[in-house]
Amino acid sequence: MPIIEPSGEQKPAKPGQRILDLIESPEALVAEVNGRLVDLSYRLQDDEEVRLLTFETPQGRETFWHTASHILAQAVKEFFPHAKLTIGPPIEQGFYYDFYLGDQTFSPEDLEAIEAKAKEIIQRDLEIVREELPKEEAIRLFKDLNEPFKVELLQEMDEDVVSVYRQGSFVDLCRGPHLPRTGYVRAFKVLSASAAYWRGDERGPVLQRIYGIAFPTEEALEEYLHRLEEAKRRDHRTLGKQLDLFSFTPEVGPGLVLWHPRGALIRRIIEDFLFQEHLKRGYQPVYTPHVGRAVLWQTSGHLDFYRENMYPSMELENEEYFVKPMNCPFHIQIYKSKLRSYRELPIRYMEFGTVYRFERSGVLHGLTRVRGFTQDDAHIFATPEQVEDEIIGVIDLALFVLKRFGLENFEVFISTRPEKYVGTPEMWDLATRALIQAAEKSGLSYEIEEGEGAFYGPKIDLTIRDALGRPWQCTTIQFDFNLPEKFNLVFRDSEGKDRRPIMIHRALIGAFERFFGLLIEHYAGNFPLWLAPEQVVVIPISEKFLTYAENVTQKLQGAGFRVLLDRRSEKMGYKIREHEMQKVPYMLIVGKREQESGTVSVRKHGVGDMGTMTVEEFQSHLQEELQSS
RNA sequence: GCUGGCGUAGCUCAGUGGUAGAGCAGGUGAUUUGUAAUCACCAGGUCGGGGGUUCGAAUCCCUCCGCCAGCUCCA
Repeated sequence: MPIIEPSGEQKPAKPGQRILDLIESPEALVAEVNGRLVDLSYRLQDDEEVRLLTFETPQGRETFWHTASHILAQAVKEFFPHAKLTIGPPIEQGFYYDFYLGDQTFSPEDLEAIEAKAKEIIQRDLEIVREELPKEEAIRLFKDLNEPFKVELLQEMDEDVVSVYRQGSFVDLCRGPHLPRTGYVRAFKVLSASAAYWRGDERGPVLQRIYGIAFPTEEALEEYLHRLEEAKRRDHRTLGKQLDLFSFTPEVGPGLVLWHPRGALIRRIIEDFLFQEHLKRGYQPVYTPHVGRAVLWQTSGHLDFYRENMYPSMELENEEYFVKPMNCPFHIQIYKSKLRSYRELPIRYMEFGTVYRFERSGVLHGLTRVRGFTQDDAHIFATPEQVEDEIIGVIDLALFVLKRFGLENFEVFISTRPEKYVGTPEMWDLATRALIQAAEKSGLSYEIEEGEGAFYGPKIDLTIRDALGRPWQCTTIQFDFNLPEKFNLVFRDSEGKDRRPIMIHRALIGAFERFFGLLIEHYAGNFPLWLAPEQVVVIPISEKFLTYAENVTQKLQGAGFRVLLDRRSEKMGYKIREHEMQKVPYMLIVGKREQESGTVSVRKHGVGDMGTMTVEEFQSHLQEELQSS
């Protein structure tokens, strides 16, 4: 029964020994014994297989951060003895701990003091001890400690025996496992504080949450903070201002985007690209209004199920109208405009449809969560037999489109039937099978989210990972068994009978606003040549070369490139700096030498001087770059 | 919506009860430039809006609006 160190070295072990006493490596944080996570202080029994886990493993990190959250809690209790403990789990990046403080909150100074105290607790290098005790005894313990939230948690547990962890005078109800000593945490930082609700319930007590991060080395913390800086540098809200892409104004209203010329141009390029690809694949463009009568939304069910997300009604000539939160009812009206034959199916209506949804003020966020946005929406009406091929087609198009933007890392989720649903189980099975089949045939690995589908149909979502590995929810393909029923959609089949078509909602990039936000951060504002609002800036060294510069500019413009001539009487270095900061892909510097030899001096953004070439050579260089992207 | 923080020139920010500031951007003029900032001058503000306290408010209090972090929500 050997123990294998993270270094690969094997150590003999006997029953009754503590894992901690057998290993030398300080990297081991926690152990997996016969598939169960245990503290390193665990005493071995017969025939147990031990795997040591380091910070490089998810379990190791979770344990590490979980212990860090206990250290945080201890620090808070030492400063604020009246603070009530609630829960403090590890999260994807770090950990948090929620405290009940009554009306009190943590000030920035409090947080600094708490962080200092936490570091002190780490210095004390306290032993962390696991203790198991009967539930009733634990309840008494936490009652004595005046920790009502812990008591509440305990009372709801089914287990007869529970565990607590002690470090110094601090004790917390916890399943564990934990690190052996507080000193294992070498780098510790309090990140932020905010409010949270007890058990996530808005009506429940308001808790104060402190977020933190911790690492086994100072270097890892530095690196993490550096990554945060990088993410901040890429923030689309900052870059949107710097690059003059879009804005919001209080006068127009929160969550309502103003696309400035440079942003609008990029959007238009994306629209054109999407439009052409959709045409190639048999989609038919349609246009529909922004408002519709109440009866439409009554029939669709939106007034019953979605009203709190809709802008309020407008009244005109005694008729109620609503601004559309979705495009589907309109596309359905077009479908219904005449009797449909099975020969026409599948019908694929596409529209860059602008919708308005009332989002609670606190959830708005830059371009990623807005109140008015334009979806690359389409609705497919198909026979049950066609459904699988249609889904495959949509996935194929989605992957093709996303790849064009350099997005190739996805997570795929298939959401299945919830408890409350419309349609028949047979329809759900057919649709869910089609989604699974299509995902498999498309070579996608996926996760099933049991019961997470909307009441009207199962769906498949793609979560995109950007260049920094952050997730974005964009693509969604969604069955709808509800609306065809509500609007009584039919097609005439080959036997002359009316049958119900299956309806599929789908959006690939989701919404232009959110996708633009994603792209800005993904590219860090350095748009590839095909998307850049200005592809080339021509910089004459002095006014003497303006005519030649105009020549060059016109030639490139004539070839279809987006070119700007910087005629200002500034020094070349000044102009270069400015256009570098505006992240223009190419600058052409022209002066005496270039004029005489009929060339341009090429400077590539982020790279620098590429030497001189003729305008024709530069053009083919651009062409090549466009082709390869 | 909730909790906390914030709101000063187009932008980034300084100013904590006593005469509203800086840098950049903008305008005008000079300069004619060789790979990331030429110089001078000028203009620019109901200090987010409203109300209050005070001899006096950017500064303190109330309220509304907006932004930020998080929670909740995300048909």
